[in-house]
Amino acid sequence: MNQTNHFYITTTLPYINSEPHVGFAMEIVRADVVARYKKTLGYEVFFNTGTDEHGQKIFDRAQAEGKEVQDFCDENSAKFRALLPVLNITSDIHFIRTTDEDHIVAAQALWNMCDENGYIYKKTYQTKYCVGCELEKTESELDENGECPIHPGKKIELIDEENYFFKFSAFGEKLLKFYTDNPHFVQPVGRFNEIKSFVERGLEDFSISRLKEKMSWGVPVPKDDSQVMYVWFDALTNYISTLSWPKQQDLFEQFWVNGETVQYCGKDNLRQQSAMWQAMLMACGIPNTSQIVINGFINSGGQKMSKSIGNVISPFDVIGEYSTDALRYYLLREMSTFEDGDMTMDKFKEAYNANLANGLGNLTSRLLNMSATYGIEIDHITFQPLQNGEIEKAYEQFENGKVMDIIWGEINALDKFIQETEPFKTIKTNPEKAKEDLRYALLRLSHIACSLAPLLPETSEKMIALIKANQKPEIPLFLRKE
RNA sequence: CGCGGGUUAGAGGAACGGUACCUCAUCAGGCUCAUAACCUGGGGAACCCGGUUCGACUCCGGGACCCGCAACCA
Repeated sequence: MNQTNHFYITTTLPYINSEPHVGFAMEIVRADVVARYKKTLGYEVFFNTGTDEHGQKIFDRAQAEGKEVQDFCDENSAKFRALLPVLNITSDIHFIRTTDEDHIVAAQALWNMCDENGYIYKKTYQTKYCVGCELEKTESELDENGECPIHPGKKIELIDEENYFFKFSAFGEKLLKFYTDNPHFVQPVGRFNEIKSFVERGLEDFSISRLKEKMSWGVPVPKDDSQVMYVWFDALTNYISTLSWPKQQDLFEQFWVNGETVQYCGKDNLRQQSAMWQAMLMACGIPNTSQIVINGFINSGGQKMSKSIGNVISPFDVIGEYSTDALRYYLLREMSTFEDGDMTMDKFKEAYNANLANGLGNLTSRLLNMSATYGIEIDHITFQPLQNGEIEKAYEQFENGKVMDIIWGEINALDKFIQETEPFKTIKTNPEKAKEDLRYALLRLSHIACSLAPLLPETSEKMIALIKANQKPEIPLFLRKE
């Protein structure tokens, strides 16, 4: 299938300006499933995540809290890092911070390469400045009249500023050709069409630096003390600096150049990942990413999660009330793979009770209870996952939800099998038949347990241990919540 | 005419040019191994108007409504 057995996968790096979001939890859990699955196929896997820590917002927040910026970053980065074990993310994940010394060196190296190849230049342009807020505004922060929504009626001033720009406009044709040559580059196809039409409409060069006097907390621009990097060359470079590029070449060669590379991100990152970053790589002659997977957003009660509405769901809270695997289950199966999903605690409870407590948990209890009581032998169990080509296909397309649908189909089928063969009855009339049926049912349960390993690792382990010990769970796997 | 997505039982989601599927809820029956769980069966649905077609929820055109994006929102 693949010439190499090296597989690289990364999430985007969340900006540590706010608390860890359940949307990021979804992104990293889904990437984790892919990483774990690829490992079971025998791939050497490099899994990356981390935190994006530069920029004016961080600097301002640190000042407001009366902290040294670096201390502020250390604290907040740690909050994101703390999420990883809580979500049971595979422990050999690499965690990069954009304030790491090696990363800063890498960002500057990438900048220099683009510069040497003639894709960086300096120009004066006009920024929009609201006198009322005493802040620069982006286009999207202004209302339909081009005015600041907080200070309507006040004119927006245009201020000249000289910054460095990246010649994005030089890459339109190259990107379009790349998209044509790689028809599965962006998943899902709807997002791929979106980015194609964006590039077709024509690209504008984007600014990649800021005056240091206005934004001090950033990576210094090489050979120019008056400027620091704006987000792009800083944050996006992490995808290769995490491989010790350019300091050491071995990991980079194995995984980025000769391996298969996948970047997971939310739909807000479509342009950055699939166009801007790809153009930057092209500008340096570095191979492009193999595939970009775009997740939808998680709304709550039909609205975007926001502090002002008060519908924000914290991944830490959900796990505290339920469990890691309960949250993983919901993010993987109940959230649409590529479209926006909706999450409320009511929906969560409903899905939990129906599929984890009643479905998987109850099946495990009823079957192992009989098995333990009647003393069924388990020598025939080899602990293999379900043999189903559909599962493989779904994984290849990053459709974790479909994988789970297939597994849950098997759970239903097994409940039905028990109902129809009634071993709890035949044990009295035809014990051999009952035992044979139970042996078969246990084998099927073991397939379910093994297939769950990349998705719900803890549950999978528990189930396997229980089957091996031929023991009923003392505490239900997923206690029903009222 | 900036770009894109959506509208399917009470709720949330699928699929498909030919009997519309699943989950939750609901009603009836069964079972008693299991966490009041599990199994069987029932009722209940395509935003509107045109077109193509033997046949349209599906394809095409128009309209209505909702939702994103518009260059660091996760």
